[in-house]
Amino acid sequence: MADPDPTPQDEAARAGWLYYVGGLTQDQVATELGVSRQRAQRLVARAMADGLVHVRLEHKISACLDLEAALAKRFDLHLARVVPALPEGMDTATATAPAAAQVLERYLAQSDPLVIAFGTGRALSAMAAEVMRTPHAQHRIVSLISNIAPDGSASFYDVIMRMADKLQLPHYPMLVPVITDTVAERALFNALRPVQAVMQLADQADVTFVGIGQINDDAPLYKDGFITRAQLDELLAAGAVGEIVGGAIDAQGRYIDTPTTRLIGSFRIPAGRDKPVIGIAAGKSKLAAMRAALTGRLINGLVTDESTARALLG
Amino acid sequence: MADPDPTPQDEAARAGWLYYVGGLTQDQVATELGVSRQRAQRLVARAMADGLVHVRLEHKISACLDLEAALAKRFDLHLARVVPALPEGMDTATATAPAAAQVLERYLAQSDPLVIAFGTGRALSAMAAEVMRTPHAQHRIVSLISNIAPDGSASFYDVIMRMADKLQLPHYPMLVPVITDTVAERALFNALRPVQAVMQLADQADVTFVGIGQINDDAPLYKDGFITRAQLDELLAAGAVGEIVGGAIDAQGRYIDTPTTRLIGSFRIPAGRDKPVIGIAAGKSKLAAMRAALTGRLINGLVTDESTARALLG
DNA sequence: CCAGAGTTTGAGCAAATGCCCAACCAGTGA
DNA sequence: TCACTGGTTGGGCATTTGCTCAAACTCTGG
Repeated sequence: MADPDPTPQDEAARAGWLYYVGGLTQDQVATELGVSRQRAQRLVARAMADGLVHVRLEHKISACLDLEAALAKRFDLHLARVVPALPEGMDTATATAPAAAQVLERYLAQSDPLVIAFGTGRALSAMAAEVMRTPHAQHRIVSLISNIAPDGSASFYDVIMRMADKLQLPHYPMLVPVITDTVAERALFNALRPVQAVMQLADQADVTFVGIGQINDDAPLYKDGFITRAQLDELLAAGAVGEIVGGAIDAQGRYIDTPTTRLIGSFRIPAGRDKPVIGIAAGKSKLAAMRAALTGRLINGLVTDESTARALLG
Repeated sequence: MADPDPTPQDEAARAGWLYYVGGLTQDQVATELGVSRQRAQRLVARAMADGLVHVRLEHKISACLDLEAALAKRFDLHLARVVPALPEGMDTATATAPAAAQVLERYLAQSDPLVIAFGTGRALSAMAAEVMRTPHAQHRIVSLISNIAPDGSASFYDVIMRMADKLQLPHYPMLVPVITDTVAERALFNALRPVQAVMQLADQADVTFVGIGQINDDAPLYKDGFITRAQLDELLAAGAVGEIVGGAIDAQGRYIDTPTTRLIGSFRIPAGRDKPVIGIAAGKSKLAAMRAALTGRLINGLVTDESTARALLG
């Protein structure tokens, strides 16, 4: 019974197994593993924190189903997914994450190799955490936008790396910084061979997952230090209400063009794509941006929550 | 906020969502839903009991991985899956179920249509409960053995119906009773057109899932009233140690032939099949039967638990 | 309108859980 | 060797959860 050296994660997994699958109490888990009750509790908590444990709900609440149908019809979407709302002010990313992960997994399960493109942001990051193994085909995953700020620092949400790590797939990170200092510098990056390869791959992606950013005082682009206050103001003045993988859009979902937008180094998603482009976003603050992205047909699939769905329709 | 008529199951799902995905306490769930704490607790419990909530572990414990490799090598298996053992005497079916469901889901995700065959029993039944809906291709599912006792009553574990119901797939139940009264009666059944269709389908199944039954005083076949004490004794006397979809086998995994076995109305799985035949079983009492099935090459895939795996290898 | 069976409800309570804190332990640098 | 820092351990306690039980409620048949 005495394993020589069960790694800490192994122990956590075992504790989590006994607790969640076996339905033992933490006391029983402790006895079984020969550790104290507290340690068992910590192992179980750790299994959860490390993302070893995944919880999903099977049943679709009819109210949500109705909203999905309504969204799909209203905005002519390939796919609409609505999850029950968490109480006001709760983290919306964790709410959408399991549903988004499920959508992604459906593509991952496809047997012919796909190119799958990802944006960044909290929603995508949460999705990455929720995705489960799929030992299948050789898909390729490509990033539409880097997470490198102009000062060279990286923001947290490195979606593509987390994803590649988890799924063991060949991946193509975006090399161009989110925003460069001059147009010339950006052109320099774009001329690079590997950058062109990534852009080309992004262009032919079989399915694309993006977050949707609001452009206002809480704009992620600004909060995370990618653009300055002045640049934010410039975008606002030009009528920007939202942003998709860095591309600022107005209320009609048209890309806007200002000195700042010309410095952005991400792949620009074309309007009205045939292939699925799935937006993952929820929350009051993102409403205007989401409406814009939907009307501009920049996305043709949506994962959101109940209250956001209602607001979009009402 | 006030939905007109949320079905009871909707409410349960919503409560489960808030509790498990949202991480709220039952008190908060109660407030959110506008019900008493007790009702919230009951809804959450119900969501679990109704199988709406699915919990899975991502991490593979290295000890189990080692056992999988060893099993695959020793018995030349296509697939071996070993889950951590639950403490002595705990229900083994619930332990293997999530892993088995995951294996099945992998096949379900395949895009070209498959024929999937199922046996019966507690292990398969538990697996059925754990499977999550995969909205994909038009597979067909076929039953290898009915659950009808000679007196016309059905045992609980109606795997194929549960599965078909859950996955919305066309299904082909086995019509022949598990055991008939006379050989002539059995022949009568087998001559029926639909029966022959089912048998043929079973024969060409792309993947087969079966439980493994022990033949001893606790034999499921006997316990569930399919065979009499006299018939059990007859099988034992003929050297039976186990049974796969009703077919009694000796310690070497060869089908045995007695008056009783000639009355059995199930599909007989041939030895040494190429296509995957996955056995799902665990527990001390099943050891001899499992060893027999493995050595006789009646199965070429196995889902079991840690202690059983160790015992099989040791 | 009422009696009765079966179900649902909420109060109360015991068990289980999460978390804080002080004690302890291992490794490091003086 | 010793003091110190960072991390781990288990005791104790507040919160949360599961469960029992009696009361209330609903549905049915007289």
